[in-house]
Formats: sequence, structure tokens, C-alpha cells
Amino acid sequence: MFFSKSFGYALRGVLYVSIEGKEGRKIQIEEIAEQLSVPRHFLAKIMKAVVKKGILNSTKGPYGGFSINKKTLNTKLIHLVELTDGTELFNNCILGLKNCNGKNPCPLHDEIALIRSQLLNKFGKTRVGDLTDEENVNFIKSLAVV
Amino acid sequence: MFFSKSFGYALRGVLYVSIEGKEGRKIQIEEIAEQLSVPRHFLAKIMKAVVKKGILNSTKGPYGGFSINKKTLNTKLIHLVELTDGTELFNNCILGLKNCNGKNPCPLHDEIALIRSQLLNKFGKTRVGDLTDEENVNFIKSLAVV
DNA sequence: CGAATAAAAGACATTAATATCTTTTTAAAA
DNA sequence: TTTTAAAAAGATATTAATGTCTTTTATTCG
Ligand code: FES
Ligand code: FES
Repeated sequence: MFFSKSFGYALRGVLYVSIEGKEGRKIQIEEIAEQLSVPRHFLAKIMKAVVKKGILNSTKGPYGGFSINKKTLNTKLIHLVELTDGTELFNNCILGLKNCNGKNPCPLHDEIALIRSQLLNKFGKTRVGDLTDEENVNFIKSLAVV
Repeated sequence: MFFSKSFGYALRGVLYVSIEGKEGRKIQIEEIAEQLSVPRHFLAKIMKAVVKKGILNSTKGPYGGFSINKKTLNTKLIHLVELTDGTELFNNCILGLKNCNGKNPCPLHDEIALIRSQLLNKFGKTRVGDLTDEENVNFIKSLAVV
């Protein structure tokens, strides 16, 4: 529900690099995939898109890997969702009607719109950096839980 | 987002029969699919499951079709979700972690749990019959919008 | 330069969701 | 009883999401 697996992988990948990649240390896809118990090549594909968006840096070759940049910690979660799932999902009728709007709303529209706006608001405000505080960082270890 | 297409088809189908099938009039799959602009055979498969769950009645043969029963209007939306999507989706970590609980929550857990409980609450309380009041019924015409 | 390393890119595979088509079963009515 | 209509059932097809494998490109270092 809510979002695709790809989104989970993307956010977890970015978080891993953000947390483990302090001081610009470069992290390799191998390590990320292993630590997060995520399919390596699939993650690589997603990380490539993340880099293309400028949310992380990457360098090829020996001693290369993924590293954070100025944008990383300021990236809002919604931008990661865009990347992996698109944003139509915030605007489509929950019943699949073609036009979701106030004009001819389905009977769930109002309450769904409310819930949806909370989610959108949360994802529009929360930044990657907000999820990497000391108090939060514990969870990263549990990412690998199989 | 939120739910599958199947869920939308299921609810819309049940609503159509509930609204158009007053006095026990039987509605045929052909009519439902056409009026809702939904793939006929796919809808048939879903309606079969709805009937199996006892949420609608059906009769084969001439003058047959789908009709409402005592359960129909009292059916909670959550039961339709169960039918089409299952309910794990209300309990899985939004980041894909294996265990979503308070023990070792991901940094989004609390807010997501809140939003999720609203949705669960809404779907656990709302009944099919709540969506078929006069004021709401207008939308049924827009179901067909392509 | 040449070897080694790591991401980028792209081809291919699998699975789950969605969709279509055909056959079987049930029931009504002539 | 035969015909016909309609859902049930099941087989097959398509598409999108997820996952794997191979080749290419860029970078470092000896
Ligand atoms: S019209 Fe259905 S959610 Fe807006
Ligand atoms: S642990 Fe992530 S949503 Fe509960």
C-alpha cells in the first residue's frame, strides 16, 4: 500500500549513504545492497535514477561509490516518490474514476482527500536529513532484518 | 496508490448493483461493465469473488444476474479490501522493513501509523449502504466517464 | 599505457496485476 | 424436454513491477 517497493529501496538507499557516508565517504552499491538486504542490481538501477536527479553523487572506478552532496539532506521525500512512483497517485480517485475533483466527487472523495493531504503534507515537508538524527539512526540497523 | 484497481472495480460494482438493484432487481454483468466502463470479464471474475463472500447474490440463466441481499448494504469497505487486496497492506512498513511495529520503528512509522489508522478506521466503519444515500448517488453517473 | 574497479547502461527473466477468451454449469421459459 | 440466457470456471494473453545478468564507460593506480 501507499508506495512501491522501489520507493522503499530508494529512500533506504539514500538514508544508508547519508548515515554511513559522513565526511563524503563513498559507499559502494555492494555494501548498500548487502546491508539493506535488497537486490543488488535492482537497487543499482534505482540509485542511478537518484544520482541523475542530483540527490546523490556517484563516481566510477576504484574507490568510487555513492556519496552525499549539498542536496542530499535537503531532499524532500516527495521528490523520491516522484522518482519512483510518480505523483499521479496523489491525485487519482481511489475508486478509479477518471476525474478526481470536487465537481463530481465519489462518496469517499472528501475523507480520502483529507488523509491524502496529510500524507502529501508530511512528504512535502520531511527531508532526508530529518530522518538521520541520532535518535532515528537506530533503525538503520534493522533495515537488514530479513 | 492506496488500493488496487480491483478494489475500485469491486466497490463500484457492488455500489452499482445496490443503487440500480432496488427491490431485488437483478443486474447483469454486461450492464454493469458497460455503465462503469470497466473490462467485462475482469469485472466478472471480481464479482464472482464478491458473491462467494456472500456480499451479493447471483443467479444464473435467463433473467439472472446480480442482486443485493441482507449483507450487501451492511458490508464494510474493509471487507471488500480484504477480498481484493488483502489486509497486510495496512500492517506493512512503508519502507519495506520486515517488521513494522513500535519496537524498532522506521523514522516514518509513527506518522504513517496515524494516517493508516485513520484510513483503517474509516474503512472499518463505512458500509456500502452509507455510500448510496440520495445525496451521494449522483456520482454513479460519473462512474462511466472515460 | 594497462590493469583493475566500480557505476552506468542495457538486455533479459520472473512475477504479479490486469485483461480477454472459451467452456461449463445452472436456471428459466417455450 | 429443448432452447436459451446468464454466471461460474478456467485457460490464455498482456502489461507493469520487480529482479538478474552482461557489457560498456569512467576512474584510479601501478
Ligand atoms: S473522486 Fe474519488 S477520490 Fe476523488
Ligand atoms: S516500521 Fe516503517 S512504517 Fe512501521
